[in-house]
Amino acid sequence: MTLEIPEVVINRLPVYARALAALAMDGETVVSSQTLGERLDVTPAQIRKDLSYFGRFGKQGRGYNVLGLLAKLREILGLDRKWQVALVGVGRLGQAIAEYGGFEPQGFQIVAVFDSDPAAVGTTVNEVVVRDSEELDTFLRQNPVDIGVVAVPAHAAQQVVDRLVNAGIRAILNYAPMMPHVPLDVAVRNIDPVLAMQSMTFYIKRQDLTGAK
Amino acid sequence: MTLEIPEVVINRLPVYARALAALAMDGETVVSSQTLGERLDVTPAQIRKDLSYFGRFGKQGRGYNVLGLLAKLREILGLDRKWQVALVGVGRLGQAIAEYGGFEPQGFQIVAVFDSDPAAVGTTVNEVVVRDSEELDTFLRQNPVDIGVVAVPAHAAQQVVDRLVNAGIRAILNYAPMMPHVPLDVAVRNIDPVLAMQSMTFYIKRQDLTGAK
DNA sequence: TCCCTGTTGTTACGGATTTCACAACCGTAG
DNA sequence: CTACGGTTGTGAAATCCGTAACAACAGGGA
Ligand SMILES: NC(=O)c1ccc[n+]([C@@H]2O[C@H](COP(=O)([O-])OP(=O)(O)OC[C@H]3O[C@@H](n4cnc5c(N)ncnc54)[C@H](O)[C@@H]3O)[C@@H](O)[C@H]2O)c1
Ligand SMILES: NC(=O)c1ccc[n+]([C@@H]2O[C@H](COP(=O)([O-])OP(=O)(O)OC[C@H]3O[C@@H](n4cnc5c(N)ncnc54)[C@H](O)[C@@H]3O)[C@@H](O)[C@H]2O)c1
Repeated sequence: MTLEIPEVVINRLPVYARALAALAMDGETVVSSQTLGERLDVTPAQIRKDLSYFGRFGKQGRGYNVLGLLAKLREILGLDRKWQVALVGVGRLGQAIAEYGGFEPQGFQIVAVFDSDPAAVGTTVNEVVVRDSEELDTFLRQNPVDIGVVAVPAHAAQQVVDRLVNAGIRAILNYAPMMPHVPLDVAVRNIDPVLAMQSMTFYIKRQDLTGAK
Repeated sequence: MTLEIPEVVINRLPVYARALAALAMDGETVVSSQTLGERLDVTPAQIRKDLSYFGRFGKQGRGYNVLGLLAKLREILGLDRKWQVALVGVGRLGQAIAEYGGFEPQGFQIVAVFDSDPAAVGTTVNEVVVRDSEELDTFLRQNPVDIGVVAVPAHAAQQVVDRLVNAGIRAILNYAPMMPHVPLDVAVRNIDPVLAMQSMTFYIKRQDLTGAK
């Protein structure tokens, strides 16, 4: 019944939601797919098509109610509630993540932090006690956590991912430079600035050859 | 002549390259698309098709020479040379980026760092002096920089991007939570953990409804 | 009331990407 | 020197996704 929704579409929804939130801040009450598209470099048709997977949210001749559509998108994405996050690895990056103020306002709460280094265990990052990663399984089985964030060295990442998955977590944000293996029903997103750069070089190398100005 | 190559293909090449480097480290000398695909969760056909855009690198019956293919990919992507990187914004995130040891070994050298805060200007991060972002244009016109990394607050990001672009930079790695506007000939990659999480919630919310064990 | 402007929701089309399937080929063993 | 298991490179088929186009409609003004 629920037509299968392409993952690319799902990935664009949060982008729309963020833009709508910004428009709302600016005091805009309605927006057309045209206007929204210009802001995001997306064609209006794309936006309308994406939204049509979920229902009819606009009004002909006027566009979309900013707050109304935002609420709908948040509902669709499940952003109308809080999500519990566990962070594994409190090295340099892990600390930066724990202290980043961008998650909380969006409903992502880091409720647990783990590390294997005895020197780190027991310390506090952003008001959360660092637990021994041996306790990961026990803790996660007793406390509801929705998303796991992996910030350990690459060689330890698969093991950490496996533990998270075994503990029942079905969404993982991975910062380690490797592609984790997970079951089909577990969502993974990789954050990898090096890969991002390495794909851009192809294009700037190319332009040099093509002989720009 | 050079058949247009899909961007998705380009984005996968660095992943292949990294896996090949890992295989080389393990002492493997040849690898089949099958084996490589298992490691990366990519179908063998996909790998072969991707590579076929650039030439014929394998041997029937054996597979690919690990070092040979790695060298080819690095050449294709332009990773066989060093790239100069400029970082704008040395707040918490900017410092973490400057100190991250993962760029240098891949040939990405942060050669300049900028910030608008007078308190930050003149200080040193990872042995590089922080310059006033007013000097951005002057500096970039005199020193060759290939890639710009944006780590400033969202409200300042478009302005920074514009400056980088005007200074001739054609590749931008953006950490600010917004979608920068750039000319067609400028490559952009956005790093945004919040968006990543916000798309995963759709799937884990869904599973809850479907009623998993 | 009727017409005009603006914008949606949707269907149909076409292009892009992935998958399939197999002929061609390599190296080895007999 | 032939046969065989293994694997590539690649067209053709299948699937996925984005774009175009337009009927339907909302609101406002004459
Ligand atoms: N994607 C990015 O933007 C980005 C940026 C920086 C670093 N990284 C990657 O993130 C990871 C961490 O980087 P870092 O600079 O913080 O490294 P780090 O060495 O400073 O920190 C790693 C932490 O993980 C802990 N750890 C190791 N094995 C563990 C295990 N099995 N269980 C729990 N904790 C464990 C260590 O004790 C340490 O505290 C690395 O893989 C690095 O490549 C990614
Ligand atoms: N993608 C991620 O993983 C991630 C993580 C953390 C933060 N962020 C984002 O990165 C950005 C920086 O985060 P932060 O925590 O470092 O913030 P911050 O406030 O600590 O640092 C921002 C820095 O940018 C400087 N700056 C401001 N305007 C500038 C301008 N016009 N030119 C040059 N420099 C300017 C400020 O002086 C400051 O030093 C924010 O947009 C934040 O949302 C992204």
